[in-house]
Amino acid sequence: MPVRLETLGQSLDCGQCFRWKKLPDGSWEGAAGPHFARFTAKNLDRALAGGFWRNYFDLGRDYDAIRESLCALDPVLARAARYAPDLRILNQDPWEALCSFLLSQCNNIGRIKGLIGRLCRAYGEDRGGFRSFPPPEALARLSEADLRALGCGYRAAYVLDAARRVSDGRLDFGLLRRLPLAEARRILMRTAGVGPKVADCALLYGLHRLEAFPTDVWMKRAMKTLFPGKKPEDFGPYAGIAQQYVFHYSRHHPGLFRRGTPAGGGPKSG
DNA sequence: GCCCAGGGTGTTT
DNA sequence: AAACACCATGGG
Repeated sequence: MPVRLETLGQSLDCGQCFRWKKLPDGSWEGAAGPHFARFTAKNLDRALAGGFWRNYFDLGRDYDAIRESLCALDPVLARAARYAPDLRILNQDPWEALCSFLLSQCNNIGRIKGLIGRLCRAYGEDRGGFRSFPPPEALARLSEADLRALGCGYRAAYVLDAARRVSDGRLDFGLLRRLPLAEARRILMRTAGVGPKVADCALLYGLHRLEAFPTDVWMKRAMKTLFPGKKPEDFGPYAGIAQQYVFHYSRHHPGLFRRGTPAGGGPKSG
């Protein structure tokens, strides 16, 4: 199935990344790592034909087959998967993913987007008209107060420690890629502020370990309400993709959990 | 003012 | 092992 501009938001606005914005004309503008792009109906096919963006959107993988195999596992999962059939797990930069999800804790998606935007504007590298995500070296030389001034709050110390570990080699993503999932997860969790959820986000979104299953407050509610008695392992080697279908579906159907729409919790973009 | 947000850490039962 | 306080910040 070809990628379409109309459904690009299923991947770019489903909670796995924080730097994309849908413009009034339906195009998408944003960045990943050091790369900037604006996708329009006119340039989308050419932009995704090869190189960086083809890999970013994981276009070499057969999501139709994976989705159908997940649909066969559970009827509720099938409903969530068919709600966003064009959703794909992006190949994000591991440092950007780890840093972003350190900032995500006890925070809402709207604020996370704003915070990361300020972080990029303040400390990203100028790539001609926009700023990249700050490389770990750029944050490693800051003080905690610098990051608190942006609104990071208590997460400032976590980001600073992670930046220093990555830039001096104590945390090596190249190594983590080659280790078994459980071992890579344990190593990630040695960094301050990285618990099970943030580690799973780094593994799924940053290292593309598709069996990793991040469980946040939404997923806890969803598992209890929609999949009673089921565990992440029951979703198989593509549990991470199943998780993303369910997270996205849950955010678009907050009434399923008999709560008022939480502050900033809705899927509205901004 | 109160509750919530893609949590984690440290302490107390 | 589970419950709890605490950690900043801003939107509803």
